[in-house]
Amino acid sequence: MSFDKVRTRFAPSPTGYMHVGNLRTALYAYLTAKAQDGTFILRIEDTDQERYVEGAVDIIYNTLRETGLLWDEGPDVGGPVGPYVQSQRMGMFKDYALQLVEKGAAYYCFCDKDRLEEVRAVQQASGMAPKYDGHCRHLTPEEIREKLDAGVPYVIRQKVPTEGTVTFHDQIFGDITVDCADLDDQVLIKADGMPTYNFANVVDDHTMGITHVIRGNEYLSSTPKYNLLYEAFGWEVPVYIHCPPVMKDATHKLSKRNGDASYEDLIAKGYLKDAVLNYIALLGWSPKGEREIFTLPELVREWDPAGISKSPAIFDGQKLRYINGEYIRALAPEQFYEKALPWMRQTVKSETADLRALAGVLQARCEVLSDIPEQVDFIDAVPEYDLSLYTNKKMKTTPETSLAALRETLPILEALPDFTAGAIHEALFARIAQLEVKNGWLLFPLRVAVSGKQFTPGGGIELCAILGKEESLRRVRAAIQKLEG
RNA sequence: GGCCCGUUGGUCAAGCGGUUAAGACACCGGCCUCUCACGCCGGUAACGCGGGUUCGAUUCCCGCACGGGUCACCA
Repeated sequence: MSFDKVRTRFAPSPTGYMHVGNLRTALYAYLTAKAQDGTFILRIEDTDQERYVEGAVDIIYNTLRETGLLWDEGPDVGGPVGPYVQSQRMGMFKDYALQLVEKGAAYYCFCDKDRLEEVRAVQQASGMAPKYDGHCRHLTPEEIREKLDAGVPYVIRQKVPTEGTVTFHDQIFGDITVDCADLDDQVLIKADGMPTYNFANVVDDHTMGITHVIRGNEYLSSTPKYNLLYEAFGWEVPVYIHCPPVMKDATHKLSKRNGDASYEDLIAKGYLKDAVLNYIALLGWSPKGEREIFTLPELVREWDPAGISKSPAIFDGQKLRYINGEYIRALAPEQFYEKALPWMRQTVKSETADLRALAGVLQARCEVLSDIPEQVDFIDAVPEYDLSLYTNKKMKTTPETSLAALRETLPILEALPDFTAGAIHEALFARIAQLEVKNGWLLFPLRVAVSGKQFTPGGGIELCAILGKEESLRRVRAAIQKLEG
């Protein structure tokens, strides 16, 4: 099968949640394909039954779908080079391994685990790097035949040249050369006949026509062995793009063990999917210009793998918050209202409060939706507060002036037939002009009176409109009483 | 320990031999304003260390230090 378009794949193991680092790898693979009008492929690498986690495949599907990283070929949608689930591809690997044996690039190994452990122990004791000692490299065809016929368990190992070097090119790290002597004769086919990950990966990538391999740089050190395999088969080596890891701090990779690094957690915490995607795109990659806010299609247009950095990037929750805030503010009011509603409802049970208006004052004041509940916790009832809240130096208010101000305000509010923010504003500001006082002299006490707080989303006027006439008047009267002591 | 990779402000990062070393987040100050926030304006803050190469190194080379990765019949 040959293709002329760029083909990339995301090949996760269904072993649990999708953390931000995984998602980023998927994003980069997607972008690398789409930037060149190529094909993005999803392959599930589920050959490790030990670590298999129920439901993990669905998490992968859902996350990719939600974020818009739609795959062109994959387990569910099929494609020309299926199957796309590794466990369903098991038949072919041994034949490929046998081809390598014929070419002299691999060999049967009959060593048992005891012997291997022994060899390793000796090597480590003498300070050497643990490595297969090549015991079975030079078995004669007769010896091999004999053991095979006798049913001795065996594996197939890669025959790495004993001398010379291997050089491969990575788009980010450049040329990397290692001594063959440092490479182990890794197992290709296990005793149970199944391929090891390293072998399956190479064969799968080739048979699926993958042109660009995007993966974490923990694979950098096994890439020379992959290269040798490609060369032995006579296959074209793909373009390698190894991405540095996403870190939790300077010395630890991101793990969703403790913290909120998984995509699902972030969404549950009130982050917007587009914001998360935008942020992780920037984590370890920088666009050409100075713009930072991009939609997925815009990222596709901007994408250049050359912008991927070589060094690890620490996940910065503050920056994510900022970007999320940008996305929240860019939402149409109605969209924001819909997203904010469940969060407002966590603390607001009131049926009379104007939640659309509340959302209106909230939109510029929350960076993450989870900021909302505690910001609106005074809507249902005024919390206990101290009279000292009425003292504000800048507003030139004290409990005494506040009492006077509220006495001014109450009748005006009572007389208003139309209790909208605009009408309240007009009436109150007219009075402020007559009184020749600072806006805050009249308005600050009103806010405290209806909210029991000094800092609120929106001003006193807006809060009154949100609470409604009846509730506002009740609160103002209660405040007057409280101030009268 | 061997091998591989990395190292610019607190964080993300631009830079690719000559720059006043961008920009963003965070932080600080100011403006706006009935508070807070948004917005706008301004500010503090960085090339890990030591040798070379060069007229000139953040940029190239070599050491060192620190950090990471990898050394499985796991993926």
